[in-house]
Amino acid sequence: MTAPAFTFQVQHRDGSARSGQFATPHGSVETPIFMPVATQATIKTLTPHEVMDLGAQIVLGNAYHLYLRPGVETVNRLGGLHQFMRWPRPILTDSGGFQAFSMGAFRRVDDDHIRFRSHIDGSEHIFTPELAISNQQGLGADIIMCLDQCIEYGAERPEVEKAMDRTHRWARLCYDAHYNEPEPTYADNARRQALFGIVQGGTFPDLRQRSAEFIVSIPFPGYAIGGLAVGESKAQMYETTQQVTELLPGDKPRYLMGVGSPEDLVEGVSQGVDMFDCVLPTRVARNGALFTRTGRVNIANRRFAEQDAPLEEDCSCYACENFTAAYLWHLFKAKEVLGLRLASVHNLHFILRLMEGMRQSILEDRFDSFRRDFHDTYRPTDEATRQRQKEKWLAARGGV
RNA sequence: GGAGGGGUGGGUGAGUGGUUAAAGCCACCAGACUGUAAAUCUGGCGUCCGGAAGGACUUCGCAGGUUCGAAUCCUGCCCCCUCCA
Repeated sequence: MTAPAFTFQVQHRDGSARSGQFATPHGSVETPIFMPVATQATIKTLTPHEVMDLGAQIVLGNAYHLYLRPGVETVNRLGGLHQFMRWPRPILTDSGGFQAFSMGAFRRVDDDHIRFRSHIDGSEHIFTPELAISNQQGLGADIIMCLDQCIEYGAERPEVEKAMDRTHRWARLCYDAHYNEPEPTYADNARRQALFGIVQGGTFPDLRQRSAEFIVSIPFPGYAIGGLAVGESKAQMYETTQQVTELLPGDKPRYLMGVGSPEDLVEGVSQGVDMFDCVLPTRVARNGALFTRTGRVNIANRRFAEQDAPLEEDCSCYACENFTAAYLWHLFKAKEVLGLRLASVHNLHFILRLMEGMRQSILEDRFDSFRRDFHDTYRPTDEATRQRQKEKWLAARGGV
C-alpha cells in the first residue's frame, strides 16, 4: 500500500537547489516552502485569514500539544484539525518527538516509548510509535511525521547512536502502523495522509549516513532531516544537511525540521531542501525582533522611537505599508497585542517572500546570484553571542 | 492645639552602627530566541577611568553632632500622612 493522495514532482533544478510541487487532499504546495508553526492549532496572534493573505501554503501543528489539549478525540469529533482551526490548506503535524527533547525533566525516553509528564497538569502519558501515528490520524493533517528521538547537541556518541537506533525502530513501526494496519481507528484520515520518515544521527557523519540509508530503505513518500539546529554550529548544521540531502532520493520531498533563520533557509535550499518549518520568525517577532534585508533589528530599541517611516520602506507587508516604525515601537513599549501581531505579520511576510524569491530564482536558473546577493546584504547574528545567550537561557530554564 | 507615623537611588520599597553604591519590583538601555513548557530569558542601570578585573569620587529631606566607622544613634530645622480636638 502507498499514499495515493500525496504526490511530489521536482519541476526544476538549479545546482543542488530545486523547485517543485506536492499535492495533498487540501491542495498543492509549491516548493521550496516554509511552513509557519501552529503548535496549538494557531499561528500565535494571527487569524487563518491573515496567514493565508501572507501567502502561507501549509502550516505545522503539533500532535503532542493537541493530544494533551483539547485532545485528539475532541479535534476529530469537531471535524478534524483543518475544520477545527479553520485552515483549509494543507497541514503537517509533528509527532511529539521533539517535545521529548525540549521538555527536559518532564520526559523519559525508553526503547519502545516516550513517557511524558504533562506540562499542563503533571499527569503522565506514554507515546509509542503506534500511538503517535493514531494521534496524528485522528487529527487529520495531510502530512504526518514518525515518532523520533531528537537528541541535544553535545551528547556522547553512544547516546546519539542509541537515539538513532530507536528512531529507526520506531520508523518501521510507524510505517507499519500507518500503511499496513488493516483497521486503523481513524481509517478515513489514515488513507489519505502521507507519513514522512526522519533521519537522525546528530553531527556524526557515519551515523547520519547509516540513518539516511536505513530510513530511505523504507518507502516513505517524504524524508525529513531531524535533530539539527539544536546547538551545533552553523557550519556543522550545513555540513550535515548537505551530507544527508545527497543520500536522500531525488524524487521525494526533503524536509529540514525546525529550520530556520533567513540565512539557514537560503543555505538549506541551496543544498536541495524542499520544506522547512520554524518557530523563529513568529517567536522572535513577539519579542520585538524583526527581519530586515540587512539583518535583524529590535523594534523596541530607542532609535525607532521617532522614526516617522516604515521599518522598511520597500516592504510590502501590512505592517510596513500602514504604520511607521515609531508606531510599532510604541506598541511594543506599551505592550499592546497589536504590536505582537504586526511583528508576526512582518516576519512571516519576510520569510515567505524570501522563499518565493528563492523559488523564482531557481526557476530562472539564477539561484546562485540570488544567494550571493542575500549574503552580501543580510548580516546574521554573531555566532559567539548566540552561544553565550543560549547557555544562559538553558541555565535559566533548568536545562535540556 | 494634642497623639502617632514617615521623608532612601527615575518610581515603588527593603534596610535601623561596619559584610551598603544601598535588596526586590517597575521603568529605562542593550542582547538572545531555530520540528513553541517562550508576549520569554539574559545582561546593564549614581558619576568618572577601564575590554574586564578593578580603582577614584559623590549619595539615603537639610544643618550640625556622637563614633575608629552613620542611611542607620543624638540635637535643631523643613516637609508629608493618619487620628483626636
